[in-house]
Amino acid sequence: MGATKIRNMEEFAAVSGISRPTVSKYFHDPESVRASTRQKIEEALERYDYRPNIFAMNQNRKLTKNVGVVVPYLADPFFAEIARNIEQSCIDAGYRPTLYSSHGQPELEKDILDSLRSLKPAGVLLAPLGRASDKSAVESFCSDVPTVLFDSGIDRLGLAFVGSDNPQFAMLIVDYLCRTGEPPCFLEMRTPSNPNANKRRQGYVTAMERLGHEPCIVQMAGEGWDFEEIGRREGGVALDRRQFRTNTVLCSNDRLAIGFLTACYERRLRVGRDTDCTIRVAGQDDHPFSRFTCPPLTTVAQDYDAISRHAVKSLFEAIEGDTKPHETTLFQGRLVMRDSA
Amino acid sequence: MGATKIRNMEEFAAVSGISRPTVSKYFHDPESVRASTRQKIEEALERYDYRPNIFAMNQNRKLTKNVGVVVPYLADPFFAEIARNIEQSCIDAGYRPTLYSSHGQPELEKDILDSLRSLKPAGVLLAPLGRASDKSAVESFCSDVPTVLFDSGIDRLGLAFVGSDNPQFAMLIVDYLCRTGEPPCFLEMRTPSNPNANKRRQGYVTAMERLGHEPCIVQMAGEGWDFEEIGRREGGVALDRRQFRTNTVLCSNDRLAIGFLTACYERRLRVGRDTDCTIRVAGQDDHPFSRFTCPPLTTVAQDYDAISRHAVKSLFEAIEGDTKPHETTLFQGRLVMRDSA
DNA sequence: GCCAAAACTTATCGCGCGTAAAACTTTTAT
DNA sequence: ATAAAAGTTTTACGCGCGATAAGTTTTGGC
Repeated sequence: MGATKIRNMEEFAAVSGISRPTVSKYFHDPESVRASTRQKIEEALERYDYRPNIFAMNQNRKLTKNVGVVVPYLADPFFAEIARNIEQSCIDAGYRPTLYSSHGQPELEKDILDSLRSLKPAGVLLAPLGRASDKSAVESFCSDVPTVLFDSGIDRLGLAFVGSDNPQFAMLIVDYLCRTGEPPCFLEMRTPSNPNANKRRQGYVTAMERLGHEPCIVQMAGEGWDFEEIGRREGGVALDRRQFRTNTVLCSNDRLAIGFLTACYERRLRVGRDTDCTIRVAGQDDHPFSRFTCPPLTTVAQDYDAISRHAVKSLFEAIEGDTKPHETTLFQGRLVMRDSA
Repeated sequence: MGATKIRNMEEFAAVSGISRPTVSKYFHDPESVRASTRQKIEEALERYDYRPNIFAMNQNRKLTKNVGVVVPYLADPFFAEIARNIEQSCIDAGYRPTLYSSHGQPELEKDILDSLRSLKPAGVLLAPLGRASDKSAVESFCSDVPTVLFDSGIDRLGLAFVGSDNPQFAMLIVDYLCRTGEPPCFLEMRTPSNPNANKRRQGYVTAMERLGHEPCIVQMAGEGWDFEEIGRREGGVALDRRQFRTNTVLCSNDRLAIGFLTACYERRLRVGRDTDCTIRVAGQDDHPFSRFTCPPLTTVAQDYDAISRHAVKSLFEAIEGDTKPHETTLFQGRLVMRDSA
């Protein structure tokens, strides 16, 4: 490392023997300068650990390399996992992702979008809160900043939407459950925060009717994002009231199922497919912890990888290329058979 | 909203009838200007939704209002939860937190610290990877940027360290387990990524010896942050090899315990305190999901709230006030009795 | 070797705001 | 009432880099 500290691009240009505009060009795109020039700069870069001032850069650039990633609830490992994938894809594409969580609070989501605006991001990947989102705030944000929605879509907002084919999820597992035992009842929250829940219910109803069974939907009270606790407490209430007409319960998502399993345990109900079991429970999502419940949860896996990859791809295509019409991409679920059903 | 769009502070100062330097001062600290002036500015602020350019601000400020929050593994809800608390405390204190996860990768941790440096943060709250961290990188970062370490400390790096009194955790639950049944064996990873594990082992040994029992430590193979899977697979191996001398297993942390519970389930071992149970299992952390395992996990609760609050407090005191000597603050664990032990 | 294209240099401006000094005005204390 | 203190305005400069125009050098194809 050189003795003298480099304070700005001017000084760095001097020690590397290249003019400042060319150095600037190099940092904008290393391939845009001659090989011999590039080598000189990179040699100097090793001797003096100079890095351009990020604030000065972004002040004048029309397009920063910032990308915002917003998820509704980071304490849910599902979103943590998907955020991880997205972050990595952004870095690989040469962007600087910044992660935000709305923590289930609509006001916070609005604040995040607001502060995101002032970061002049090249684009944003947004998984909205859903029903609770301030729709007009999201709408105006989308019209200002290139935004791809994922997980849960709002109308046809943004450049694109990437998510799961939720009706297919429910239909897939209803088919399986009916094939292997009694038809399932459907357990969900009465006022789900996520619009995907509605599509899953519809998928359930469709599949049941197609198979000639009467749908049985059990709705639980409770608000917010403490799904496990709601599943445990209100699912337990439903058990006590004998609201399930069959011995099989399909939960709207894995987190509810995890709580419901606890409710079953508290009532000493054996869950599973074995003959000594009294109830079967299934979920939807393939939550990272579902593998480790007791019994391990049978569920429908979201394609985390495909969703995050495609969301990032859509965003960058829209940023770098021409504007395409709004496109919705839904990925199929994959049945994951474990012991709970 | 006014008809004309405000492009910069100059224009905003004009429409509010205040000079630009005073407006600048207002945004730096609203209390620093006269009440009548403040009112004028805030009136204008409502008519025209002007916000200072964040890049231009940070370019010249010696101290930005940015705060970096770095956790080792965000897919672990424990860290997601603590990050949430910390973020909120930072916002309340008027700072802009930015969340980063090292995703268990030392190189990524280093990259994050690197890019954090160029953000000129006022301070950083860092939960290092631990054993895997590039110690010299963390050290040089701490000497450049005001940094408070939390969760796991490295030597006496940074302004302060805030965490849990890990030996006390183990001693607390060993006491409880011995009082209510057979003395526990200790289940841990052979090469834990987190240095807290060692302190917990030591606490276990101390407590066992003090109570006149011979410690029994079972170490599992496996690397990385997939604790549940390691607990399930390698814990299962230990069960098959009958490595546990008693019917009670204390896991080094809840995530291992969650996996170990699955291993028990797979072997049809009933876990709990009842007479028909063959094994007791306990964890440490009070992981958000421990309430919902089957059986619910008996554990020692980390004081999330106190840790995050105190870490933030330490950082801001150090930033805003005088420099104090390095201070280590450890919070006590709280016994959470559930059904697993 | 010639010549045009490509790459580079030099020079200069602008971005939006922080900051400082000096002169001025308002508030507070005596 | 008067002095002192505190707050405000004016003026001016600087931060580090993006961007551009005009002039110079290098490159590569013939």
